Amino acid sequence: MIQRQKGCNDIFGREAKVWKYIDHVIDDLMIRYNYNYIRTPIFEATELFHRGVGETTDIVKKESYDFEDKGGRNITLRPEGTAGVVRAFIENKMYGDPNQPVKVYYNGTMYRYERPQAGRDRELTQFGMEILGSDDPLSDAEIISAAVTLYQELGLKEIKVNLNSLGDNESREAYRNALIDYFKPHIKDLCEDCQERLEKNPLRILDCKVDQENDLLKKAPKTLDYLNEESRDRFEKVQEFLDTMQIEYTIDPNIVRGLDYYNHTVFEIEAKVEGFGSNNVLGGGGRYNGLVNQLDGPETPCVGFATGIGRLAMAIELEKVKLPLIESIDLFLLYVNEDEKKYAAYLAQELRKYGFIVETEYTGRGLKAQFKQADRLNAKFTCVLNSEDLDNNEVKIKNNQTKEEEIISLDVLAYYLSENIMDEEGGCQCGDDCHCEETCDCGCQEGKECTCGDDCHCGENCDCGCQEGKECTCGDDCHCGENCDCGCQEGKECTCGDDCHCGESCHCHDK
RNA sequence: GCGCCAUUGGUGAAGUGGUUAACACGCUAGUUUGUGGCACUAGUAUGCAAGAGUUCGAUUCUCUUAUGACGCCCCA
Repeated sequence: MIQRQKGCNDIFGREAKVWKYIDHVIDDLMIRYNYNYIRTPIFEATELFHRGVGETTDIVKKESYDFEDKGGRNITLRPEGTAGVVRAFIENKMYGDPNQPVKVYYNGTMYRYERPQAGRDRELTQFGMEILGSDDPLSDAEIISAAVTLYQELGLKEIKVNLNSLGDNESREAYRNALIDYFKPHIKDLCEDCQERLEKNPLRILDCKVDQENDLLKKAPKTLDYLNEESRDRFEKVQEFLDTMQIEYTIDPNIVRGLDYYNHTVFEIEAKVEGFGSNNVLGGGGRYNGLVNQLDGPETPCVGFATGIGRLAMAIELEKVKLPLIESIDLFLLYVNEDEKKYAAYLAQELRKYGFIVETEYTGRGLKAQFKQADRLNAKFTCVLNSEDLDNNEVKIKNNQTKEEEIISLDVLAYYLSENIMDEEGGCQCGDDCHCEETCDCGCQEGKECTCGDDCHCGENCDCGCQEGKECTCGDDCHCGENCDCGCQEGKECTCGDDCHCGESCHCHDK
């Protein structure tokens, strides 16, 4: 069997719906902030990243996907989005557009040759936004506010913005030297990694996990003390704008972004989500005033932000945010014989044109199994197409929630559906596409309130203890409780994982 | 680049150096139910990640590789 490549993922099923939803929220947000979508190539000349990101960084030396194409060109799969956007900005002379600053966003895959671990894959999808051509502290604040708003609109509660300023090049250099001078006499007190960091990247020492409790670190010089007046002034302005926008943040002098091109404002946004592993930073960004010029464009101040969609999706799922995903269909058409099947094909086509979500049978299931399938798909209505009825230009339609059946004329089927489905969603105030209960008070379909008795199959949102919750059916020997389907048996050690709750009501622990 | 643990069916998984690899879920068919959800019956891996080795014999032991999970380094 051919397997997918290491550190790559197939996104499908529910996860894909979540990703699509995130994309939708992003697009909507970006319209309101007036950023235009930009789509740049996934591969670029290797030189772009070498010059843009820095020749000596690990990113370029070890972690990039470099290859030579058949024409002998040196190609690199993009490890991040900013370099490509800046290249496009320069190449298409966007700096000449009277409409300044240029505000763009991207959403696509990035590649880094790394050992996968929690929240880190070789292929990752990032959303990012950039403002090119403004040095105004308001643009820094806008980027941060948009990022925070995105997380909020996705339903994440515990969001923390860590903010810092590296200052301009002068301040940055002064600080770097101060750090080296400070740590050098005490080099023996630092961990091995930090001893190496001292020359290579002294700022990262502040971030060290091993030495975190070391007094040396706590008393180390802070970036902010080394900002020159201009840099300090602009940092304060950024904060003022954030305050005005009511964006909460904390100053964290230890935020040091990895790339050389950052100066002035830098920030990271983390989500406090249980089970997120060691990489809990959702996204980050900052100002990069030197990059455009460094890549042969005109001196252009820029600020940007990027966040990983994968981590975002994971955070949303871990937080159990309720999303307005479409998880039901309007109608399932059942049939038995060939004539009825043809009619199903015809009806499905017609009703889909009207905008209904219609499904029918394709695998030769019997009638009983077709009903099951309709339930699996959460069909709101079912139609058993019956030759006799069809000859009379009639169809039997069943409301799959109320179980009420009606025989209606085929001519009014579409009308009937729209009337009845609209009735359910009649109270919705949040716009046409919403089927949710959480984001509005309309009590519409997705919430699927259970009103039924013993035979209910309505699933997660229901407390009736019915089938979906996977009631234990494993028989006499098992006592592992209602929510467990681990198949464990009394007298044997339970080996099931975190999702199983059999520990409490189950006797599986007696070996 | 380094470390640690893992890899059994569509799913959760049990298990052993030796005839037909538990159990449960799911799925399919059938019986019954006025056309589904309940119940019952039957079916559902030529196979235990791949390759090599040890052995009379390996899914079970050893090695290599691949992948997954987590951590280190590093971080976009």
